[in-house]
Amino acid sequence: MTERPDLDEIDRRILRELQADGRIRINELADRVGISHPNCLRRVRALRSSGVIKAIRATIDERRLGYEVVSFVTIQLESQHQTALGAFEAAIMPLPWVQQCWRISGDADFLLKCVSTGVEGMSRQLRQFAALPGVRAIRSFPSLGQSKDEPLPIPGHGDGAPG
Amino acid sequence: MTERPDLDEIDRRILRELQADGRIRINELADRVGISHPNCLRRVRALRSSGVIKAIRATIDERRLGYEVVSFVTIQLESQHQTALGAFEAAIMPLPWVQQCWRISGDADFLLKCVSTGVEGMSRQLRQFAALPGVRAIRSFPSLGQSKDEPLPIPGHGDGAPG
DNA sequence: TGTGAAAGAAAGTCCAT
DNA sequence: ATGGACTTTCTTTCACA
Repeated sequence: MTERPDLDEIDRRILRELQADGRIRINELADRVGISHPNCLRRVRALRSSGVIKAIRATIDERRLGYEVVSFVTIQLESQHQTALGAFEAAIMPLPWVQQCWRISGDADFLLKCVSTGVEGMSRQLRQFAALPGVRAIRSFPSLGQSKDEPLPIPGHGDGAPG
Repeated sequence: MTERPDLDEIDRRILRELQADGRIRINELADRVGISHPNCLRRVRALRSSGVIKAIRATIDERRLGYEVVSFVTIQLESQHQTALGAFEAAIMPLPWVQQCWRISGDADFLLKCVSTGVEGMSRQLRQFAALPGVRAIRSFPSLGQSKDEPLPIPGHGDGAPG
């Protein structure tokens, strides 16, 4: 929320560690990045309150919770006006099985990540999308599994230039 | 990794809390879910080592790190044989700007989430994908922002049935 | 900023149930 | 599998350099 203009190398190291293990102890973290504990604590707090760190959360195995199907869905609306886009977002907001919604450009207006307990659930969801006002086209991409999930590359050591 | 067949209501509460705040203290967590600290600690460890909790990590604001563009890319290969799919996955594995890769079915074989410092970087990435062997079709969906990002719905109180 | 100290809180261990 | 008591270890703040 607050502004935090420039991150130095220490901050970037902190971010790397926190992406690898969000529950790392402040002491351990301070040792790894090479600063004192109090300073490290201050920096972590600043990074969190400034919004550079959006959140620290557990990610859960969908299947172990009974969600057998993860699917991606692109949605194209009939109109790309703010009101139509906003109305769609408002409509999917209360649906708990829509985990993520991204506004995109290209052949569609939204990309959604959905979870369901089975294929019946998935097709029910697609019908529900189709019933929303202003929806022109729906494309569904059931996931067969995730083959890569890496933290954000953080420039500054040997992480490879981002391009 | 180890098997952990059934989660009880306490476990589900723990998962909810840990999705909301991955750095919550064991004591606080124990209070919230209504069990003792040692028991809570045991459960959290079990959930982590059994793989129900895949990870606890910080998520970082891409823009604050200089990534102005987040884009989704679908890739269709010429062949859907294991060898071709595996080769593609191996090829994108070392690319740090490919943050996620999902195997999908539908009009494409893979859905990628990519980050770059600007539109030039993005088009460079697309050219790089096009140069990979066996790539038939590429579709790019530059993101205009994320409008929803919610934790996995965990059944068991008023979270709404997942369908 | 780093250092060291010191209070307070939490984590981790063991045991009885 | 659980909660209680205990010991050890962290977190957090502060004064000082």
